[in-house]
Amino acid sequence: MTTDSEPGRRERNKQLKQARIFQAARELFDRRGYAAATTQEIADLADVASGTLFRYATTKAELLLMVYNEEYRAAIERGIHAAADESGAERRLRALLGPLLTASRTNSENTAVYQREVLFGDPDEQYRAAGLELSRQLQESIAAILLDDDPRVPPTTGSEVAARAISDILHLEIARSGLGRDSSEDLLGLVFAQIDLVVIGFRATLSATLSAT
Amino acid sequence: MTTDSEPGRRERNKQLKQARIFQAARELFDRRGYAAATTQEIADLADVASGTLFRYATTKAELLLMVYNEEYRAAIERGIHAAADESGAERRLRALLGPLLTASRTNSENTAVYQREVLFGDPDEQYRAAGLELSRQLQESIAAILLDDDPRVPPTTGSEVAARAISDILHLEIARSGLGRDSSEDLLGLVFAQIDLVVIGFRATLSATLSAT
DNA sequence: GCAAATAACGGAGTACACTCATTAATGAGC
DNA sequence: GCTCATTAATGAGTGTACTCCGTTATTTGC
Repeated sequence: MTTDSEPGRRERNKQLKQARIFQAARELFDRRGYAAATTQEIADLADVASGTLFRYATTKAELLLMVYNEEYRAAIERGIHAAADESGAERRLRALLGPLLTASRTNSENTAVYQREVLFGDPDEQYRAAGLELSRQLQESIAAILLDDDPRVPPTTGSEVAARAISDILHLEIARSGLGRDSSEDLLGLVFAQIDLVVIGFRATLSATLSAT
Repeated sequence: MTTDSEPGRRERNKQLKQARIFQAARELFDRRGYAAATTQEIADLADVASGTLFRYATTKAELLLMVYNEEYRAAIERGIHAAADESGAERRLRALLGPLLTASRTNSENTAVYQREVLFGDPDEQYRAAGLELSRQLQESIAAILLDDDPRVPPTTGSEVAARAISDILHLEIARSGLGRDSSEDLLGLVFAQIDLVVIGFRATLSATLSAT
């Protein structure tokens, strides 16, 4: 009886293993990149059998999502806080997305794979679902900023449409920058040039709708 | 001497094999879907050894791109023609993209894999390069429509930025619809709602730029 | 404490995309 | 037509993600 309601040895062991696997995956993906790191190596480093590894993550891709969800969750949270201190949709969006875009520039290969897997993998797998939830949250924050922007706000005026467009642009441009296409490599400029268009379009649409009633 | 400049037996045999492989890949991808079709089956149906298959397409994904590039090339061509008969950016874009979006609704799994592979695979592989070229062409057509739209046209006014945003939206929304997310399933409506925002944003930006000078 | 039930582990086994050393076919020079 | 160089075809082999089921550890009921 160390302290109160014990989780039981079994549960504790599971959590320890989970932690070891997380660390091992992070380490090897960072050091050698997603493709080069084998699940066997990760299992070895985590000191579990390969079969065990797959009880904690159903797929190699799930391991990557497990690791990077944490990075991105943190980046998005920072962005949400930063956005709260700004005003004007453009400035707030820059504050919101800045941390995420910065985080996306480290370890380009893994960034691209992350996007690929979140977008295209089985959405029922645990960590992929978590990644999608992050994306959904971000999209909501974007929609909120768009609505806030205009004081004449009648809620639900297609802000979700604009937010979705922005989210799509984000996902793909981050992926492309990770893949090393785009000679220029000015991810920030490229992304915001596109986003601003959507924002302006949203505003114009909103004005038109309002003056029509 | 059947007729003029013979291609030689070797070349003819290669083309025959290429054709058999194309057919076999098409057939099996259509019948069983990308994931379920094995390269061995395709090789068998094409009546070549598995090793030979990979001399004609370096990758299983390349086989898919090989097949579907043709579908999409045709759809885009139809779209370009249809757009020529319309006026107004919104109408022309609907005409341009309609055939592509319609084609994307058959065989959803393969559609999603196609998008995944064009976007994320090695751009130096033969058929992927061809797929990217198609996407680039479509993007150009979009940019051209945007510029044409406004008679006060000073060329190169960020129409590429808008076209790129639209292209990103297209790629992702087509992919998502192939993946069967989005309960609604109104691909056309979803896509054009987003595209129209970008178009309006582009116009507004253009007007602002023009009146500033 | 012991037995039975349940959950987690392990690691050999499987499936499948892709490779590579060997063999066969083709065409050029004579 | 024969020889030789070049190119293509072959299929057994390889690497790796993932599975499966017998074994082991933990918990529960008595």
